[in-house]
Amino acid sequence: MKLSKFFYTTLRETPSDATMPSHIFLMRGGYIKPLSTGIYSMLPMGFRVLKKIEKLIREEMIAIEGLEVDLPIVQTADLWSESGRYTAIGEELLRFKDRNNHNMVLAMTHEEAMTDLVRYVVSSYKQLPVMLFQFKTKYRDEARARGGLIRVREFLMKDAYSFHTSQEDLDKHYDLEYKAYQNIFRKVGIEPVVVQSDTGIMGGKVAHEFMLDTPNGEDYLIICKHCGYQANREIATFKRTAHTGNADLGKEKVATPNAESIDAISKLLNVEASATAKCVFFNFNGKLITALVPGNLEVSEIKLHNLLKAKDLIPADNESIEKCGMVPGFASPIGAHDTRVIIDSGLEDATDLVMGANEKGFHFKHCTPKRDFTDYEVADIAEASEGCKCPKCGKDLSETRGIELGNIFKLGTKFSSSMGATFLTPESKSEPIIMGCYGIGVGRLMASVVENSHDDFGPIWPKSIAPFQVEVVAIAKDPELLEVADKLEKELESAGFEVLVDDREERAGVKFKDADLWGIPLRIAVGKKGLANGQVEWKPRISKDMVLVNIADVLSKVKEFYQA
RNA sequence: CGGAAUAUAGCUCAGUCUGGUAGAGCGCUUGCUUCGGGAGCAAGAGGUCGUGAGUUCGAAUCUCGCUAUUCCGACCA
Repeated sequence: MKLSKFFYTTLRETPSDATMPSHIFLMRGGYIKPLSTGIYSMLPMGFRVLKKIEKLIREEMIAIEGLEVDLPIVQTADLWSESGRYTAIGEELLRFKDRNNHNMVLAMTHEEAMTDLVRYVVSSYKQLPVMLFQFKTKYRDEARARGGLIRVREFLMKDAYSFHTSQEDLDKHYDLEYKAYQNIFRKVGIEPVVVQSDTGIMGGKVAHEFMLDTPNGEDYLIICKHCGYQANREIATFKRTAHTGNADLGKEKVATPNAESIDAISKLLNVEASATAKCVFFNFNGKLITALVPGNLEVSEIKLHNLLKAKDLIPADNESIEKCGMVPGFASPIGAHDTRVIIDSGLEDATDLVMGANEKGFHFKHCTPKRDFTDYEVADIAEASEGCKCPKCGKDLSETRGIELGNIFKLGTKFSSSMGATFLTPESKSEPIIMGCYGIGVGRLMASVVENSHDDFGPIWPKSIAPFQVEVVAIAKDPELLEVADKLEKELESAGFEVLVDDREERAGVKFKDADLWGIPLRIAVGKKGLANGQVEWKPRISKDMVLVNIADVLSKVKEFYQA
């Protein structure tokens, strides 16, 4: 491919709205072009990378006996009502009406459509197991798109769904998917951090997320460097050490004017934050939820959400807190009424705590939940953070950030039960199909590779997914140089390599800068000096320096380069 | 959905406070000179200053509404 015939653009300056390296370089290199918030066009350079990633993923899916299909993105509301998600999902699901006034949606994922397809085809255990996958555009009406391709509204996703007759069979396939994912990410140079994750509104029991460990990530991960425990902060657990003091002291009211925060109260009374209890309130189904965690920790809304099986969990207003006998800023369950009290397991055996006296300007000292609380539940509702103790080995946990590259879920029968996707067992018994689902965001992976592999000048694409394999740069418009470049192009292309030839009338500096932005693994520069000796310049994108090689040796060296 | 900011040439931005005929650099076109890491000179093309109202003799500039975009947070199969 001659650059003079290619459709491309490069930007000399960083677009003002780009902050992450992947966003900057994908824009500057002319891979993508924004059309609206979180909606991007792919230029040929970007499309080539995307297709390479797609091919690589497809190979791994086929290797575990996946069958490729293609399902619609425009779907009926009826289909989504069958699973209950038409109402369960919020505004992220884009709804609209067609000309016949039918309620329609743009698919944000394809569990319903896949389940519908499988119930149409499958009736017997003899037809199972089966795994179907596709590469398909999804639309999610994200509240906030960000970071170039990292979080977008419209995006290409590989989504796979497996269907089984037993949990054991699902478990077996799940492991295969797990390994296939490892292969995929390693092939693009990423060593993923695999964490246990929240199953959210997907239902199901077990789920893992494959994350890229990066400071630019939007998810928070809790990892144990000692034993390997890894979980998304949303669901990460940790070992509690309950605060204990003199359990014999009776509770004592003390004046604490203006000390409405944990910080203020611990300073005023000279106690550790962990020796206090933090009260957080939510409205759920018309009732007030009082959540209590050790003062040094935060309430995990996701954990609480899952515990209550809540669709909506709304922070409570002061009025409803007061109605239940508590005073915001000085609140505790002591003396409260008409509220469901949930205390974190870290408080269960705690003694001698400071907490609100439900009277403005006063706290109680020496509180002990087991003695002073009347009606309460104990649960894991505190959010894990840096320095908490590992639930497995008890050592310090660390916190890091990650970008979610892909996830795998054991769905179970959530969709098959609600949608009537059943099969007959050998005993002629009708049972719901057991399902799993497995996703990878293709565009996000493309951006993540850049996050993971770039220098100050541009992306450094792994050989597996680079837009081209070799870039031949003719340094000057000298016809003799162009002729050599053309010859190299033909020679390499006929050997099956993808070659980009920079035949523009540009100065060397411009061509080299652009080459860096395109990040092609191998750059071969044809210059006057080298040519005099029958040589060209050989420079892998990852190395700083170039070496001279004989023109006659180029093909064999390229072959060697791509075999290594 | 809360908080903040921005919107002027293809890109990056100045001009707005203090109202008076639209600016720079880069990019683009043409010519000459250069030619190994984003060259120089010269001549050009290119903008209803996001949008709608208002104030004013006069609005990119002041006022109000709207829209779009970005950042922080909430949300996120």
